[in-house]
Amino acid sequence: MPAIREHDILQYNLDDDDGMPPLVDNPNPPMTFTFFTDMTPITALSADPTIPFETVWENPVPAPASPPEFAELPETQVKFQSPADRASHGKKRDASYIPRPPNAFILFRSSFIRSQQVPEKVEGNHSTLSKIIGKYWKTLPREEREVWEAKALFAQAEHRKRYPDWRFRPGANALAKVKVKDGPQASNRKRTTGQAGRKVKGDPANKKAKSGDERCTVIADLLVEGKTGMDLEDAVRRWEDSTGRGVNSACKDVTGTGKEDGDEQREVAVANEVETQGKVTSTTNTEVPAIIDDPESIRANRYTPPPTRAQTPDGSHDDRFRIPLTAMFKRSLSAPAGQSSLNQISSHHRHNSFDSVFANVSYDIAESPQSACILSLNGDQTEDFSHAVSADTVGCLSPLVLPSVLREGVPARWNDPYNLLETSIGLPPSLDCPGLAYGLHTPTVSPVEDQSFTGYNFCATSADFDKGLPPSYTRDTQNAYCAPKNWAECAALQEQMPIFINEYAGTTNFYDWCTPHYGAYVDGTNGSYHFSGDTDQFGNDYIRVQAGDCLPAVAY
DNA sequence: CTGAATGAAAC
DNA sequence: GTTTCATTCAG
Repeated sequence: MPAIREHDILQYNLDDDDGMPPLVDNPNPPMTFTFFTDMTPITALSADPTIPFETVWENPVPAPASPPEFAELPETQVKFQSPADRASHGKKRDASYIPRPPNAFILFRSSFIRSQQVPEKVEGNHSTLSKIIGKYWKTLPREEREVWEAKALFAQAEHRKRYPDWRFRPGANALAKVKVKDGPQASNRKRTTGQAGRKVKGDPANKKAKSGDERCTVIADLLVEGKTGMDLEDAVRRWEDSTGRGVNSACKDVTGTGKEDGDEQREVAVANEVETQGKVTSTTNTEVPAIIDDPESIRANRYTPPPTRAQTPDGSHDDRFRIPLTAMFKRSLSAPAGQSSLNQISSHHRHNSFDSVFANVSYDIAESPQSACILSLNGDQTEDFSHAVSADTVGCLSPLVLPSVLREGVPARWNDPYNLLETSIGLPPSLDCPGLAYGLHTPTVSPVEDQSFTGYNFCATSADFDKGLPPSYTRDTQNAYCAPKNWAECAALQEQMPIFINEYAGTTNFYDWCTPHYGAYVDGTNGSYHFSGDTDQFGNDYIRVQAGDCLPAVAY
């Protein structure tokens, strides 16, 4: 039975301002996405039972001043820490305490902090950094933000797999809560609450905070412009000089200058202008590493915002984030998945390891043929997604992100949207979670330039990806890049797996999807994930999907 | 322990 | 609608 029909595909509304390239009719050359079966695992689950959760989520980032030799980049990792691990910082937790899975912003923040985009000299206070990161977060292009949401979904899935019985119990887990009972003071503790407690722009009572907010906004805007490290430091310094701000006035409470938000962009512009002027003189400064001014190096190592990237929003709603990816997969994390009530499109049994993470995956296409199966992330067209796919079941899905064309030679960045998963530590061979394969790409080939290329390989680990292509890599080298362990095997068990097609920096928005059964398929024999532009090896028709679509893959 | 951010989930 | 808690660590 078809899992996907062409008419089900929802088209992107390109009227948005997300900077996505215009859709064109199948500009891609045929390509094949291949999974290898003997892969390096993507997730590290500690074999030590005393460690509740230890997962590497992402790849970090080279310090701004790091040389562009990926093989030399430090292997930094963001991971869930056991309570013991963070005994030195933060709250003391019982050894058995199970922390919540991080949300997208928390993951982003962690990565941001780790990447050291903002030098300590610019801002070392984490509260202030949170402000800056929050502002920067709001400027993230939808595609990029979706990646972090996908990571959060992954974290949820992992968390759920590891702690199937865990349940979020506000106030019940923290040891600190015990003290609350003793004194009313703690319970009366003033705090910002939910939406209501957050700062409201224009509120006179927040005037002071607002003025302190200015520097954060400036820094965030500079980050949006791509400035990091020394560049950022210099730009901030110039801004401070040009505006009379004291060093490290930060976003903390400072004596306001009375400037309104409208002045901020101007001030940033001033800072940039000053910087530009300064650069002229700095060319003779031997202190400045040449690499800093090398456009190629900059492109390679730093985030380069899209041309349309906006500065920090002024608070008015931004429709880029109308429909978060997480909404598509929303479900109760803590409650064990119950019996699916939905219309099953298949009677496939689900009894293997897939269940642990993707329990009760089903798609309600029988009753919502027009909207099910393929969900556009475009807000205008996903209003009824809640009944297109069961909200009760989609939360345990793991999106497989299919990257689009990547420019040859462009290395991973700290916030590379493609670089969804990263691990440099070995996975127990017992890892049997095939669905947790976020598609990663090999950055070495360009199908645009090489029409004959058919080897976009998905790799389960980006450890190598982080460092560039392994020396031994060839398209057919299974040991270099491979699919998640047992991916093909599990797929062969006729499981369904959702495919989320992400598009970020590619030159095209279209993928042609071979669907022998109106679903993506996996060749259980060799683990190949077929993805070609014309017709598949069986002569089946293909359907067209596009970035942002989410569809189930039906393995057979 | 608190602050800061955003967001998920529970009240 | 409100509250807690995920991350992080200086203060």
